[in-house]
Amino acid sequence: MSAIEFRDHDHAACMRSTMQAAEAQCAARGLRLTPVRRRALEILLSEHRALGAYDLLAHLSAEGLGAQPPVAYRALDFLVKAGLAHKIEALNAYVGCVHPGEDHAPAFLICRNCRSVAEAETSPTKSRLGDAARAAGFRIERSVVEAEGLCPACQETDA
Amino acid sequence: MSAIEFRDHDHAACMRSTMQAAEAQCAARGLRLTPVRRRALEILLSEHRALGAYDLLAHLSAEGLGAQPPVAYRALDFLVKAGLAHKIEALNAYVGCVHPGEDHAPAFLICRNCRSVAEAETSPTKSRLGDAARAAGFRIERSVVEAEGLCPACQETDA
DNA sequence: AACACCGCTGTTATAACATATCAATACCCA
DNA sequence: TGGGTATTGATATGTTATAACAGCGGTGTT
Repeated sequence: MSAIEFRDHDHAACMRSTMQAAEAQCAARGLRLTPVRRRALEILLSEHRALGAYDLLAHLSAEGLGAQPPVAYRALDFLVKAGLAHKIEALNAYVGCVHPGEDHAPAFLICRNCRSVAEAETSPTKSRLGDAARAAGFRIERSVVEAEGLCPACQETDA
Repeated sequence: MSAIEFRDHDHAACMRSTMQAAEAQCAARGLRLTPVRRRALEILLSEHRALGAYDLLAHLSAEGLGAQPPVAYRALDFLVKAGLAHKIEALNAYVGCVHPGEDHAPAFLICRNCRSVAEAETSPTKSRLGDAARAAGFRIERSVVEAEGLCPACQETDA
C-alpha cells in the first residue's frame, strides 16, 4: 500500500479521480448516486479524515440537503454498502474510500490527534487471526483492522 | 492461540483461575479491585460473550450495585485500562479478558449471531499494516483487530 | 483524635451516535 | 398510463457515553 493520505499530494486531482471511479462503479452496478449521496461522498473525500455522521449532517444541512439524522445515515449506509466509504469502528466515524471498486478488506492507520486516516489492505484469511479462525472452525465474514497512533505531522507537534 | 472460548470447557474453573489472575495483577500493581469492579468483571467473564455497558449496568443494579450509567462505565474503564477486559469496537460492547496480566495486543473472533467472542494474539508491528505504518512514518500505539462471522455452533443452526 | 488528601461512589443532566416508522415523492419500466 | 420500487422528508425514540459536582471512606500525618 501507499498511505498517500499522509503525504502531500494533489488533492484536487485525487478527489476528482476518486469521484470518477465512484461514478463508474455506480453506473456499472446500477446504483444511483443521487445528489445527497454524491455530495456526502465529496464531503467525506474532501479531507482524508474521519467525520462523524452528525458532522456530515451539518455540512449537508448547511447546503439544504436535509436536516435530520436519517439523511446522513442513509447516505452513509449507501456509501458503505457500495464500498465507496468505510466506517471507522474505533471512532464511530466515516471516511471516504480512496480506491473504490476493488473489492477489498481495508485496514486503517488512524491519527488520534488530527483524525486523519490512511487506508491499507489486509487479507484476513492469511493473518495469524485467519489461522486461529480456521483452527477454531470460525467462519470470517468481515474484518476490522484499525491501528491508532500518531501520523507523521502530529508526531512533530504533539510528541 | 487456542480459541478455547468456542469449545466446551470447565467454565467454572476457567472463571476461577481468571479471577485469581486478575486479583494477583491488581495486587501486584497496586490497583483496587473494589466490589463493583470485581462483580463487573465476574459478570463479563460469566460467558465468553460481549456485553453492552447497559446490559452490565442492568446486572449490577439488580444486585444493588448502582443504577446510573457512570457506574458501569467507570467499572469498564478501570477494567479496560487494567487489561482485565477489552472493548469490542465493532459492537460497542465489552468482554472479559481470559489471560489478564500478559501485556497483549488482542485480536477477536466475534460471532454475529450469538455475540460470543474468542480472543487471540496479534503483533501489529509484524503485520502488513505494520509495514505500511513504518513506510508512512506512522507510529502505532494501539491496534484493533476484530473478525466478525459465525462461530462453529451458529454455523449449524444459522447457515 | 483531628486533619487533609485522594480515590471511589452516587446522582443529575446531557452529549453523541443510531434507528424505527410512516407519509410523500421521484424514477423506471412494462 | 399505471404500478412497483427506491429515495427522501419528518417525527420520534432508542442506544451508547460523558460532564460535572457532591459526598463517602480509607490512609497517612501530626
